[in-house]
Amino acid sequence: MDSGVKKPGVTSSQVARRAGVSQSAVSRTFTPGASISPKTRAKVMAAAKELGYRPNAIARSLITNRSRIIAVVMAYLENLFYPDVLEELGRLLVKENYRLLLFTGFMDRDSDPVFDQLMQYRVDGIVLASTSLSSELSEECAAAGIPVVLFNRTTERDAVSSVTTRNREGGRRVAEFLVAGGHKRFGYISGLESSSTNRDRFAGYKEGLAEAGHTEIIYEVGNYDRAEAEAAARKMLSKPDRPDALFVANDHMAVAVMDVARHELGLSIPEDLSIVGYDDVGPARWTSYGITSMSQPLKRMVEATVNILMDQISSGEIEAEHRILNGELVVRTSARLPKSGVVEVDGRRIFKPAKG
Amino acid sequence: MDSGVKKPGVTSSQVARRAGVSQSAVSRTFTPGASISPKTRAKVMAAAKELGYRPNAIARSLITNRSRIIAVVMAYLENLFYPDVLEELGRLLVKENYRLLLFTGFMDRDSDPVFDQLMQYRVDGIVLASTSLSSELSEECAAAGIPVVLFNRTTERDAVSSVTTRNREGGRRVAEFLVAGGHKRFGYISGLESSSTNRDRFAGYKEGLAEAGHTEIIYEVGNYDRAEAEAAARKMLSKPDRPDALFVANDHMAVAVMDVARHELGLSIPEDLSIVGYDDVGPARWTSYGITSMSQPLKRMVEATVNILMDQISSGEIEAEHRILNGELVVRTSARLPKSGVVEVDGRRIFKPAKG
DNA sequence: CTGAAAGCGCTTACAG
DNA sequence: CTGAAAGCGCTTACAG
Repeated sequence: MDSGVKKPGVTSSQVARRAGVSQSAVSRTFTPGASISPKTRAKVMAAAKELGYRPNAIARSLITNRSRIIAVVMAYLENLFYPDVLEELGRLLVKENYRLLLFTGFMDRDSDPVFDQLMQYRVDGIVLASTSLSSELSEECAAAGIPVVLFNRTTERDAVSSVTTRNREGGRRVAEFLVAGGHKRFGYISGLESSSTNRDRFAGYKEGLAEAGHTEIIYEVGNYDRAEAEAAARKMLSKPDRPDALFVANDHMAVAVMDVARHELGLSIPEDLSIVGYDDVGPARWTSYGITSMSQPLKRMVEATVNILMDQISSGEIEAEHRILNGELVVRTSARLPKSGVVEVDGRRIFKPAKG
Repeated sequence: MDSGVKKPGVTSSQVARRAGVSQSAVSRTFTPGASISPKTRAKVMAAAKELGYRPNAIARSLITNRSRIIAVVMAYLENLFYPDVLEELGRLLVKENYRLLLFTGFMDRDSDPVFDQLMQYRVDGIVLASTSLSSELSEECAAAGIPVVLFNRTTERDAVSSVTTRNREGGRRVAEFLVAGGHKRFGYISGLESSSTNRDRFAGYKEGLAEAGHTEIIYEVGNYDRAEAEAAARKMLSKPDRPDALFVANDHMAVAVMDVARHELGLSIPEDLSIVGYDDVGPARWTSYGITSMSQPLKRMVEATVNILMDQISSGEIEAEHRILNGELVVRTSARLPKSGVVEVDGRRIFKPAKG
């Protein structure tokens, strides 16, 4: 093996020479839909194969002004929901012949360096799935004329597209479920208070409880973070007047809360405490947890995201589109069951209260 | 908000005109180390700011023949170990001023389309963290003169660089630990049998057991997959002659095995069955599992990976380098403790047998 | 330190 | 259908 510098790379001109045709002919051979005779194409293909030619996507991008790269901004991947999203995004984008440039592992504070790089690589579109820098970054990108989709979040000004689920209805559904289960004292462990998902989930929960006459909510902040959720759980659940029903703003935190409740505080779930989470992510399904959780239809969310992006890229029209999908309350073992309303659909148990 | 096509983008020539200098001067201003007077630089910077100029990385790549893009191939992200790796890779690569192009969500079979795209984008380096297509893909890339690092795996022919931990010693350590714990019947749930990690872990385990006089190992295949691991556990643990000590080839499977053992089969851990895993990944630390596990030093592994890549890119020398790091057996609650050898280091309990 | 010029590897009117 | 030519937005010898 001779160690080598990065090999020069075969160019279309070299292939052209070998095939005895013009460089344009080579280019056309590799451009779907371009006008080229079968005979010429065959000659080019043969030469290309011999030389191991592959069109240089960088050069192509420069001239077409399309990088065929979608940037995905996802600050942290600890919550398994996001790796799942990433995997599905990878799957769908490759089908559309797009590449995925990932921005992760940075502090959620500094949006400027990220933005700079997005711009430098002239990405064709952006998926923003990072909680806190959404607003600033999305406005900048939108202003630059690049399609942006906020994934699982929205901003106040709805000038930028988003894909979400009905978080408010979800929160309300959780309230109905817990009320139907006969609980008396209600708690909430919040996600990042500035995030739209948390705001909406809490608002719906509050509304739902209020309609049933429950106006007091025992409240702690978990910031969508494991350690903070544990601390919140310790604080809330070690008091004598702890709740008997607890809505945790996502499953990632709910797992931590359950561990604290059971193993540190010796509470039985759901006998002493009912817990409901959000997302229906992997660990929620593990039998150690069996979290009753509002699901978010991940595949359909990713599909909608890619569709919006592709539409905007091909039309050149950047008109904000908001896709709002429905979730379901998947019933498992972490919360007491209500007398009615739990139905079996496709082998899963769902809470569907009779319409009032 | 006027919906617009992707805005044309400001070019260096426009900035030059605005600043009253040559296009070369603009280029030099944005090339670290280029010869440019403070005065000219200031004029350029002012004009650039006014116009919102950012160098076009695509054009730069074309001429420098460096894309500053590292491809990361990671077929699936279900095992949290990999998202953790991804996050750390993102962190370190951005520090080196490299971007991360992610290939994920594809079937592990088809390596050709992936390879094609790697080549088309002229990536400067590749991190291969996908189990099954490692060998073919890595050889092709190496042949093309692109630095490749196999992450957490090796191939027979060691022409391509790799970063691993001492899996064999790890397997042996697990054996020593379980033997020291006084267990009598030993089981193994394997990962992908064709993978180097699995082969080495099993070989070490077998050796370690054999040295203590235990030559029989109850064996099932889990293929590093949750569902398959569950099935393997059901089969192995429902028999009357089930093991009392079980080494599961990674934590991702160990979690599933523990759930089956406890909740389906009613076994107590570690009273009825000791379980040891590998990786020391997130869920291993959750109190519901508390898995005793061989750790892999993720941060140092990623650091080594990036170092190898950067070295090879800057030197132009692609000489295979194999970095092999040490892990530790982190002791938690999923396995019976031996009488001696467990020590406390930095607040963690580690198994360090006295040297024989 | 500076500018004019060549050239990276393509796509795409344009003329035939 | 085909080829010659222009040009995408940069970097980098080269000459001054």
